[in-house]
Amino acid sequence: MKRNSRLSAILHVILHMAERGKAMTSEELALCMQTNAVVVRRTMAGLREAGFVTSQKGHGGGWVIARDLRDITLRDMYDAVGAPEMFALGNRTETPQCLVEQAVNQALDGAFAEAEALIIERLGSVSLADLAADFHRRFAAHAQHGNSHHAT
Amino acid sequence: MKRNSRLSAILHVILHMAERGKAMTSEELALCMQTNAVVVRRTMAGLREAGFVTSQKGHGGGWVIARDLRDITLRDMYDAVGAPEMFALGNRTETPQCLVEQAVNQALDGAFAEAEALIIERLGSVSLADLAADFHRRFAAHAQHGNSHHAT
DNA sequence: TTTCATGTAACAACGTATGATACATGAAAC
DNA sequence: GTTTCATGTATCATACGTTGTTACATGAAA
Repeated sequence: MKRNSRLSAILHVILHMAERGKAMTSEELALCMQTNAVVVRRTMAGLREAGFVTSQKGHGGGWVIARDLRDITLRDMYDAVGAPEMFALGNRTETPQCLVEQAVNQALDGAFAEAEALIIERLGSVSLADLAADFHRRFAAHAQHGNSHHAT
Repeated sequence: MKRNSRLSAILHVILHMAERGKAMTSEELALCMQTNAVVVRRTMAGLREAGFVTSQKGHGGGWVIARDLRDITLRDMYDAVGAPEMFALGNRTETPQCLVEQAVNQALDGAFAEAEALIIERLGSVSLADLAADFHRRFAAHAQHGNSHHAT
């Protein structure tokens, strides 16, 4: 099944923006992500509406982070990209007449709901600042081994 | 995203088979599931290979459950349908060069892996007999309210 | 007024799940 | 033995969501 990678993509993008520290254009971000500028704008739209980033048209324009990274959690990002359906597995029929299927759905829904709550909770407990710190650790370790590129 | 409903479907089917108590043809099962007999055979193939059901060609043939329902868990069924990918969310790149993306992937993978383990554990703790019992409770409650059909 | 950048609609490409058709194989009934 | 019923399986059709691309409008700075 084709998996939705917007959350992954947007986290990647916003951390790059944080490293850069000044406005970045959709074109630049698209280059980071090996994708298209329009795709970047489309995905970033949610973050802009939620107030996590701002965008500016014209010369010197582009995208800027509007909040402290410590105040943005992965859950915020998940919500900002539209809180897409988390599971690839689903019920055959959502509101079945069949009592057999009702029993099946309840059993599966229970398991999935619990797991979703767990994920949401975990995403809520990690801030972008935490992720950035993790990256800096990796970068330091990487540099020690003689390799210094961290682009894309 | 289009969700994979094979686990849901196969549970529905096998509980109907348990209720019936004798061989059921793919055609009959397809009717229960409002789908096609070929789809039923395709999905049941995994269960047959795993030894949970047997199939017989010719007159009086069809599908029969080969084990005690108490000895089959929902996890067995999940594995038997090929243990399909559970999550609709995924990483943009699975083994990225970019250190930023490595940090992102690890954060997301951790959350998802934990949730997947939780689901697997829950599926393993529920047997088909449990599901059947749940259905019987529903059926009894339903019958009390004057409605007696439970088909499909 | 030109250039740069976002905003957005519309369409194409691709992958996966599911449905449908066709035909081969095997087992029971007659 | 031939007919009928049923599975086994390959192949194609359909539907749908994600992602990529093109085109054009809008707004801001040079």
